[in-house]
Amino acid sequence: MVSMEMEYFDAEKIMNSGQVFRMYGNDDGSITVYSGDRRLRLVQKGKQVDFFCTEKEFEEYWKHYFDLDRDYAEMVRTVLGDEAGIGEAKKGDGFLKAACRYGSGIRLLNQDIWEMMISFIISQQKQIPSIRKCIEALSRRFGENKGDYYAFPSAEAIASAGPDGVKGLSLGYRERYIYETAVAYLERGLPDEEIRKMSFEDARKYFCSFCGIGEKVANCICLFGAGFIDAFPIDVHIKDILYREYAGGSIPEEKMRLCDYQLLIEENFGRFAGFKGLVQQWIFAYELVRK
DNA sequence: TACCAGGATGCTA
DNA sequence: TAGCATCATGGT
Repeated sequence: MVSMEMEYFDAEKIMNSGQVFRMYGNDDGSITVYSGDRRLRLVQKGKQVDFFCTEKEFEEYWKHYFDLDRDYAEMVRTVLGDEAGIGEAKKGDGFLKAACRYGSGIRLLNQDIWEMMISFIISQQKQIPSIRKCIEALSRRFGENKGDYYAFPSAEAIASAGPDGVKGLSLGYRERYIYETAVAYLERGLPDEEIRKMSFEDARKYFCSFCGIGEKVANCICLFGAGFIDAFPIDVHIKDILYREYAGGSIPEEKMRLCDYQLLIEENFGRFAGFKGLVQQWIFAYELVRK
């Protein structure tokens, strides 16, 4: 077991932040997280966090997974400021400050990139509980049996089952995307470490070259798997927030285009270059609990 | 019943 | 290049 005292770490909020779909609360208050073919149980009481794994496994995988080497205190301070409240958030931006206070324990996870590709292909036009169910079902069918749980399926397992292999899992029109991406990943998929060394732009282009991955999904993979924490996925919730909190009613909502939302992001969050994606995650998670 | 969900694709003008 | 219809399925 590895025990740590941590500021800016809230396992429950990470679990419910919409970036991870295989993280579950247990009846005893502990939390279990699955990533690729690994599994970890952890217990958090206040700042005290116990990770139930060997020190070797923690150092090799979970420490980076939870992004523990990054200084989150500095990013929170930049937005909230000191105790006098003089932060970089625009004067009057109560929404951002409230979102930051709510989400300051959220970490941007460095998840398995292949798992992120398939998970966020599934995520399109689906609600989060439904995404979880689909990923569970996919893992049960194609994932390696690890005794009392299933690993996330490999590209080989999905591709070798053929185009009809993914039927019957409530995936709908995403079936073709998943199968074709699995086949393409076998042919030209790159190791995670190679992708993490790319520029943000190159990584986005690489992800968008797979069937079923567009700008939004590519940004999610970049942010939640590849460590590009300036990525800013724009989904329906983010559009709602941007229009309601920042557009000032200048344009009717149905006239808003993607470039209008991008402009709002630049105007209101551009000065947080270096961790814009964390700001995105704060406001997204805050919006989820307010609804 | 009608509408919506952490959207992407392919066709049309 | 931009705008639009279409794509399954489950949940509210």
